[in-house]
Amino acid sequence: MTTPPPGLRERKKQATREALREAALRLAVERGPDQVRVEDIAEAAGVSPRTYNNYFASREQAIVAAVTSGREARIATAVAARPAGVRLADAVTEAVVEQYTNTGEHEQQALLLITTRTALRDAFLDTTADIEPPLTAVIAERLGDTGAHTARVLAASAAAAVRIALEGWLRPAGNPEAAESFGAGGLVVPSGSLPDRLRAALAPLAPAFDAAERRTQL
Amino acid sequence: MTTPPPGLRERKKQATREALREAALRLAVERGPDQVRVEDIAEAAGVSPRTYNNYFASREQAIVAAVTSGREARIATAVAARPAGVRLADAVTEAVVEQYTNTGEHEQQALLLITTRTALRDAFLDTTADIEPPLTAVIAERLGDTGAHTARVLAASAAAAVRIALEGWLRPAGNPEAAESFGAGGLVVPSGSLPDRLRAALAPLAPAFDAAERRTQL
DNA sequence: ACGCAAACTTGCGTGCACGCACTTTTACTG
DNA sequence: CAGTAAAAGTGCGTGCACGCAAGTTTGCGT
Repeated sequence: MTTPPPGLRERKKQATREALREAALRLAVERGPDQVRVEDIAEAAGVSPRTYNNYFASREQAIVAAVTSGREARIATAVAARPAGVRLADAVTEAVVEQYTNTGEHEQQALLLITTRTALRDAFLDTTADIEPPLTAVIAERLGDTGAHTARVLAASAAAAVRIALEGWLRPAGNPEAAESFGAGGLVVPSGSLPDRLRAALAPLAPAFDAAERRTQL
Repeated sequence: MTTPPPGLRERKKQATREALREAALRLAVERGPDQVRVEDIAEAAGVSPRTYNNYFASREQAIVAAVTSGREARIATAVAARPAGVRLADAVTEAVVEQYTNTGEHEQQALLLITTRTALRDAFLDTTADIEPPLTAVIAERLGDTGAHTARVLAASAAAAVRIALEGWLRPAGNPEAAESFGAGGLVVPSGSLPDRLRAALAPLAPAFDAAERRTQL
């Protein structure tokens, strides 16, 4: 495709980005997330605070990015890698599960941190939106040009489902927020590991994926 | 259900909320959206700036709320109002179309304003998330307790679809952003009125709604 | 009618996001 | 090997979001 050579400019940019991510995470772990100002992160990475905001739009994004960096691209690649024979719904589901189960030591620690602050939790959940564009691209590829529109909707729905799964997963056990939205029947199933939750959240969308896929094969 | 009498406290709160909304919209129309500070809105509504932020989390929300206020509730009610015989997918789609076609004079003017600033546009698009909880509730009601989980995913997906429809709809014609995400085949259909776009965006989800609905009828 | 507890408002202080104008660095061309 | 244009970094200034710790109002029980 389009990878001439990456050029010094781009490499420096990525280096700065990574420096900011790592500095943010390290400082947050060391002192606790509330004792880290943007100024500190910028200084630790050797750039000005203003430059920090050229890379990340909020204080939380850098910390969260240390966990989620590149996940969107990996999910898209994983979907594209599945043989064309398998159901699109399965390809997407498994790609998602696979990438979110990527539990490196670094990430486990960071996730623990993230659960402790709602601002971080929210920033983390917002990253699910990042998977939408690449997902749209790979889905569109399978559906053909007529399904470009559909691809967009399916990708957004999948992203929404993932968000829901994550939301439930990293909900701290302690809060009595579960019985909030329903008047009477409080028989909800609170359980499940992350892969289970992801699969369960994506399952209801499978018929939509199937229908879209079927439409292209006619 | 639960409407004892609303009480003075609550009525005052709503009054303040509405005062802020109206003040925000009026000032934005009068002077242009960039010439309105939170301080101005608060003053015009007779509260402190700090109180403004107890009601709205951003400067844009008040302006946008002047257009979207109560839409979530109306959509939910509209869905619940459809006879139990019609397809759930249709009920949701028509309820959404109905409520977004609510084109009062006030709103038309405000929408025009909103398109002129991306910050406003984004805030407006973010309000689609508000329909998710009420939609979850009415869908869950139709699906029964076993489908609570599914209801959540379907509601979120519908909200995402609506967002996509709106995004495309109020995209200013002038920007060459359309050919961005696709490498080669730039044959996209740019067209459509808002109801068309909404229906088109929700259509791919219909199979998922059908499947969920079918599952409860077994 | 009284008084208390909970809810709402407000002022203050802090850190943050970002537009703008300017300097420094990188890339490309003759 | 310039010279130049584009891009990234930076300092400054402004308005904003929000925690906190008062003050003020509303609701309710007795």
